Amino acid sequence: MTNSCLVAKLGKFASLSEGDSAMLEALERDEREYRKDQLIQRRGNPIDEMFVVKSGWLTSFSVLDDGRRQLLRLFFSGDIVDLSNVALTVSQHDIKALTPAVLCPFPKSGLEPLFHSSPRLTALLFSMTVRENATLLGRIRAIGRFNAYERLCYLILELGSRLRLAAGHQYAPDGFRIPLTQSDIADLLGLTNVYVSKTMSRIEKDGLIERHGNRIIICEPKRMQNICEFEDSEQIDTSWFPLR
Amino acid sequence: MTNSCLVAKLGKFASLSEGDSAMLEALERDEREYRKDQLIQRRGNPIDEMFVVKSGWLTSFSVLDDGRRQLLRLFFSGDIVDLSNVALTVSQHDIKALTPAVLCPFPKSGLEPLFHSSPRLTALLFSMTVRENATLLGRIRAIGRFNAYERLCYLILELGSRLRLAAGHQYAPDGFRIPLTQSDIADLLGLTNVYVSKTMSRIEKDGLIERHGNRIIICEPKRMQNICEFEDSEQIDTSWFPLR
DNA sequence: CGAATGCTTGAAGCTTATCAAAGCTGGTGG
DNA sequence: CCACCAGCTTTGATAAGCTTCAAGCATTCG
Repeated sequence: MTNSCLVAKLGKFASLSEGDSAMLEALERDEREYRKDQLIQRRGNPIDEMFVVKSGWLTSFSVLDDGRRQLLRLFFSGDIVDLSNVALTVSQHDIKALTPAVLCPFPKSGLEPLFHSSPRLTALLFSMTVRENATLLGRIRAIGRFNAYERLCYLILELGSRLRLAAGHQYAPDGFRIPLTQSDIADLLGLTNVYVSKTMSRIEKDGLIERHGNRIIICEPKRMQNICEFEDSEQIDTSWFPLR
Repeated sequence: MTNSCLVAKLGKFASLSEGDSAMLEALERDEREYRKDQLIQRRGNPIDEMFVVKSGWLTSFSVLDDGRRQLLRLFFSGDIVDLSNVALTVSQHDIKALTPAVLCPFPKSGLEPLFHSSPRLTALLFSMTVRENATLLGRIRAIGRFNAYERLCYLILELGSRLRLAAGHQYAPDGFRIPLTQSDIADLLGLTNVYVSKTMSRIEKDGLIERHGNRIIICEPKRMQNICEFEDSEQIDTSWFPLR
């Protein structure tokens, strides 16, 4: 049994050899702790390291000159922050901790051995990236064409799905905790905190969810899935992967 | 000199060996022609092949039950359609030709030799994917937090940038042609065709662009870049790439 | 206990959507 | 070569959804 978050996550999608696991574990050799709200990466700074998330929630976001803010993505256990940076020399956006977090920093060159000696693991990493890509397309659809009610349903289902996957496909009867303020949610979905509040109340009144603090229970997953045409696609196609 | 669109595009970002070029060329062995508006892939269908775009414009899009539509991405020369599908067994969205197009189909397994025998080329392909990802994040920011005026400026600059890259970094004094209707543009940006029309007129009246049919000339790139905080990041970081 | 932060609720205003009709343009056939 | 047609664009009027502003309430934390 490993305590590597990457192995835990990637292992859900494809079998990993001893060597593959060892390479992933190497990326998590160091640990660094961050407190809530601590800035992890600043826009415009050179990118010299990336991170594996061991615990906690992070977000990358972009702030416009006049203060408008857009949250771009959420990272948690087993995610690599920010793999998008692998192609860049300078960070495009800010990243901060939404909760206390433990990260494992590694240099960009840490990926080189992986690309060099395990085509199969590389294909897996590639597929994960492409899959995140599909998640972003879903968000574009939601922000571009959904009203506030639909967007919130979508976000709740998406987070529920990701958290269930991280927790090993279990449905949690007591729901899940979302460490986001309503302003954060607004900035994720292109809304305002005020309207998020009003719309969440409506969703709750309609019996789709229950709220207890920032813990959410999804009461009517089917109805919610219909509302925002949400489909859970958790598996990836490994059929074309190199054998090793 | 090759006539491979992939080699032409990828070669702009990193040097390619003979072998690498040959592998890319192999993906373009077959050609298939599509007429304008022809459907190339249908949502829900199994994914058995992907395509290199030789010429023409394509779009992937999602249609909701009530007819609302969101264009997700545009593909043109040298792009792989739809690399996002590599991780999936079933297509998540529809893809169609916006203009007459020539595509080179190849099976998903066509990627296997590439992953197997060229870590360097794989790293490049990975970086391209991650870079597209950054483009999507830019669109999320635009749709989530920009008003219609800003969104349109953003789209025009983004297309200008991509087309200049495809054309070898040349500024075209006579602008560029965008084979999109205003309804298409609206569906890309989360607006309506009517409002796109009104806002485009305003952008033109303000002297930022000139329009001649669907050809656009960017008159004041600097001012437009300020309006939507657009930054052109065309290069990728190859410093960590495996040597071969 | 007080201060800070976040949530809720209400009222007014603005951006964008919707509906409708007229103008334009490019392609086709006579 | 002109006339027509279909699809696209433009323009105007009205309406909806969301934002902004503002005040009160709840919860947490030192």
